[in-house]
Amino acid sequence: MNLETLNKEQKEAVMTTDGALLILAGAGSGKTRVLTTRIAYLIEEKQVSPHNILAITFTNKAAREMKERVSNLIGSMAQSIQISTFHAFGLKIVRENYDILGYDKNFVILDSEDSLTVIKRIMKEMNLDPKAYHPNAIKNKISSSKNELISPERYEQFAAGDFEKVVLEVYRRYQKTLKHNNSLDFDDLLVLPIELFRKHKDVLEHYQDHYQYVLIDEYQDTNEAQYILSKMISSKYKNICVVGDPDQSIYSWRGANYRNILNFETDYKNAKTILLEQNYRSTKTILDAANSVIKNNQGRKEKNLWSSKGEGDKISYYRAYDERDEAFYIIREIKQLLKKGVKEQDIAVLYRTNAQSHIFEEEFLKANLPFKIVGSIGFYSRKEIKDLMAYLRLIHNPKDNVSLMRIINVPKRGIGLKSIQNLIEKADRENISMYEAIDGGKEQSFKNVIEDLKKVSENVTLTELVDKILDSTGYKQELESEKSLEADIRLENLEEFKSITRAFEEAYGVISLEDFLLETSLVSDVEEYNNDPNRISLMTIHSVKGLEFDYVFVTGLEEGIFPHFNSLMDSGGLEEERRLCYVAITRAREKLYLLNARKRMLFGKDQVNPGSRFLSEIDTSLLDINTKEEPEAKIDKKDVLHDQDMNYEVGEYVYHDIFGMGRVVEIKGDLMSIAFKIGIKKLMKNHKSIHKVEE
DNA sequence: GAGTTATGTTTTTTT
DNA sequence: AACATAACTC
Repeated sequence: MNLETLNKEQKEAVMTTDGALLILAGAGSGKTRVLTTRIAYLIEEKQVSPHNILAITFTNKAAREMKERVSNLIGSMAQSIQISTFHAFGLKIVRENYDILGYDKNFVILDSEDSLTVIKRIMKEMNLDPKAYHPNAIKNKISSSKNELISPERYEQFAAGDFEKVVLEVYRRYQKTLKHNNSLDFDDLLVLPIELFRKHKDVLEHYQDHYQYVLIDEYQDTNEAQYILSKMISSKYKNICVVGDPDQSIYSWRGANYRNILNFETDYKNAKTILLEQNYRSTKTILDAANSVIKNNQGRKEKNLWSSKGEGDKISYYRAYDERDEAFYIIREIKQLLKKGVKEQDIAVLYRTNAQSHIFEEEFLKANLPFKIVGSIGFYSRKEIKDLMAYLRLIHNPKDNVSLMRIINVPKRGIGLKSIQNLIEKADRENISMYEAIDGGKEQSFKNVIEDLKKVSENVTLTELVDKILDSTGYKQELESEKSLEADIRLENLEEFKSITRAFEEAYGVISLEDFLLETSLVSDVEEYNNDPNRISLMTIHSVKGLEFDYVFVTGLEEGIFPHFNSLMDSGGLEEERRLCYVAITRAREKLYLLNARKRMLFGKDQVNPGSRFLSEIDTSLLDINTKEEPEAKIDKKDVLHDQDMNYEVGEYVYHDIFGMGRVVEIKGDLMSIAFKIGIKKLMKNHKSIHKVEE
């Protein structure tokens, strides 16, 4: 096997196959290459059976890519390696042990939207005011408890406050409801395997013997449950290799604890650590910018990431007038790049929040630029697709009350809240599912339709079943008669859904409803089934982790957007935003563009945001600043701290700590319009202050 | 029970 | 601005 193209550290990381190994891999240091080569090395040089290897990634996309790359190295043997996300791996274990865990074989998986629905319903049942107790907050609390392996029983021991007491009771009922519906949520996919392993040592040992070599990618983003799970699986053979970069830990809100990676050496005795510090991806300029940003984080392990590439272009910074101008600028730049022969797939536009994608979508469409939105509102979370999935799930698992309630009156069957309430009560009283509780009334005809479909499902392919559902429920007909653009899009999406089921059928031969439902339950994106490569990628920074592009536009670099408002309060949050910024910058190979807007529509209102503090952390010598000469910002006198002297006059020069030097061009009551020159040079602590200057 | 209007809320990020 | 929920008619 040829390892000559690897550098010394990479080679060592590949060849250190036994024992605990920590690979601290800086951004762009060839981490995936090392991982895939290592897997190939295990199989080809160390004669490890592909069946005995478990490789865990963080996203489906990463898993797919790793599989493909290993496949390129060793061919079809790659198919036998368990390469998946933690959640998919957990699902596999649950599927193989559902009976011990006390579930029926036909369990279904709820996505977060479904979970929220369940929680809302429980809260209603408990007469809780959703304004006093935010359903989402409760859901997050329950989810993080589960990820920290805190059961309701344990939660009870420290639930002291009012809110916590509420959470406790909702948590209890939520767990009961899920079990009763024969359904699991995402978190259960981690919690249940651990429970299983704790109670059944023999089962654990079976999996330990099965997965003798364990590799975990993005280890800095593991949460407690994932940490425990990895530890359990690998504790017999102790061949665990983890890869990560503490500076790229961006999932603390999901319970990720980057101490897991910092503690690895004390945690696993005799662990070996290898540092990958040579960056093969980015130009020196880009790397300098990334380093100068991340070094502002306290208490991090200093590392010495260096690039073998040349200086490259300067980083373009553009401060746009508003979010539309920001989009225009990007479009102009992209058109020039395309003219120069750059391929669409080598360009990415990144943003902090999904909400920002709207304007890009709109303007890219108008400008005729081919793009794809990666992640975001996934295909499977569209209403019509969720409806259809609910039909499929109910057919598969009649205990699934969540799905039943979703579709019992879709399309309209004249079944209202009252009837549903009756069903809930009856089901509760007799301890049966709502579906079973249906006996007569308008609901009966719904039940008949489902019963009929259930029979049909035994004899037809999945795609035919979908057709039959859309037909016999009247779903398709309702949309067709609507004759609106929206309905047409929904119909198109349903057609698209059928092309997915067809693709599944081609790939697997005949696919059962069960396999299909579980296969798709962890995927939010349809991406993998129709990925037209010739497109510009638009995505959040979270989704871009692990990817790289020649040309990267990082947008919305404004205080409040990036770093996000919700993180401004605590230093931990801010540091995570900074790591996010580090991730964004290090995605770029050739050229980086940084953008922000002076004015941006937020919650329906215009807001003026100062430039992001992260910008000021980059040395201006790395930047090529392009800002319109006469940008105007409206400043509300009431909103700024300023000199005692309130009497500003048109034509006066002022200094704003964010926007820098400017000239007052108009005063209307408390609103002052100020034309600023370029304003990113000096960002100061006190963000909201202006004062007069002599000129 | 369904449809319309008024009111309030949301947006951080994902499996 | 877009969306969800609540309140209000028919």
